[in-house]
Amino acid sequence: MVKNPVWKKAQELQAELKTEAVLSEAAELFNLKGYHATSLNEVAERLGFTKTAIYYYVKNKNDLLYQTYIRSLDEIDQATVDAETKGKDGLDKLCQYVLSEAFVHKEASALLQEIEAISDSRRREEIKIRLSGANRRIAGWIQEGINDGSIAPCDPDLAGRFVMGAFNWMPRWIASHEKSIEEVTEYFVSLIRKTLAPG
Amino acid sequence: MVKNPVWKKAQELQAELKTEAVLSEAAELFNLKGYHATSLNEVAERLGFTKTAIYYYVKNKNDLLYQTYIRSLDEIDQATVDAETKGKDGLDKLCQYVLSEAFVHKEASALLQEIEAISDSRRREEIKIRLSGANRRIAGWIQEGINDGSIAPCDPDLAGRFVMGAFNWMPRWIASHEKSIEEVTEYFVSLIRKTLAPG
DNA sequence: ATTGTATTTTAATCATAGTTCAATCATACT
DNA sequence: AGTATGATTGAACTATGATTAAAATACAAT
Repeated sequence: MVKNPVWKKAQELQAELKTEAVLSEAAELFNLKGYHATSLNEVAERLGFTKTAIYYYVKNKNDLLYQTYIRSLDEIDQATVDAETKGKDGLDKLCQYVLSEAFVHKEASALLQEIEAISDSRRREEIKIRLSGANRRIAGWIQEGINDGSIAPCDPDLAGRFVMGAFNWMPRWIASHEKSIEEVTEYFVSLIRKTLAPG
Repeated sequence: MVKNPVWKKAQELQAELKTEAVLSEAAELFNLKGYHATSLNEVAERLGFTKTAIYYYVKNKNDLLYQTYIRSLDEIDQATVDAETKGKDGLDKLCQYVLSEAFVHKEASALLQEIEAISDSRRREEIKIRLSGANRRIAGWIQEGINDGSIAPCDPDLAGRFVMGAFNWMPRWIASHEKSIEEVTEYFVSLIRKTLAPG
């Protein structure tokens, strides 16, 4: 029994870090090969232990998927707050957001590509709602940019999907590309600016 | 035994059409849910028969994936030829290509997203090579556009990936969107023109 | 009507990977 | 040293879905 509260905290922290590692590793593999194509064996192997150990940190594989999505959405929310505070105008907020997101991707957060694979319908809906909220916020910044003159008049929703699509597709090819995520992200942001530039 | 050559042809045509239907249905499901998430049962059900019947038209599930990819690449090649003949300058060729591709997507061709799922390494390499050829051609048109003045100076490879990424991501959200593929495609092409516009 | 080939189905088999559970190992605490 | 709890493993179990083989059906040709 662990009674010393200091030690207890250290242990819990350790456990949290490991849970975090499991989620991160799983997210990376889910992004790369998809949920169904990645086996718990692979995830465990990367972490240096065996698949049954994963069950100590997470209920089951599907729960693992859900947790990675929750983690991503939390990070997206964080990126949103960052963008909202740092960004000067609509365009700036969008670019800030993309940069945060890219950093987040690098840290292996899930791409929310396979929401239908979540077996629990309530959880599935929860994710869908949060994700559509993110899309709405992006469109909102674009609308804001149109109003403040930093972005040319356009369809905010479609323009947002265009721009984010380019980004979301990145993990599919970046691994086998010579350029780094940072370089590509930076370049993509410059293309976004041009795509949305006014007048 | 079928001896009348007219009938024989009709039968073969029928068989080809069914094979085509199997590939098309499979491609659509692979695009929507991914290779591993789609079962042969689902594919068969949509076609109105049972999963074992599929084995009459294709060797196995993995071969089915390969065939859909081959079919897509053939369509991409076709779109390339179209673009090359119809396009006046670099930018125009790229836009023509995208429009053809979009039409192709509508007809449910595979998105070449899960090349690693092809178990035969020779076939996997074959697909990879053809796909990278497609990417090179896209970059080539952009370079051509830079040279002929229809496109602003930029990194042809990255600009191409940006633009195509936006497109490739479409099938992930278009189904639950109010706008039609045609509308969105048209709008996206206008965004491409702006993204690459010179001076 | 009968035959032969094309097509499809039913039932059985096989393979993979997720899940469970009891046993083991590590280690902080007394 | 001994013990309780946390962490991990190995082996067994299970479920799903791909694959195979034999049987059944459809239908053109004679």
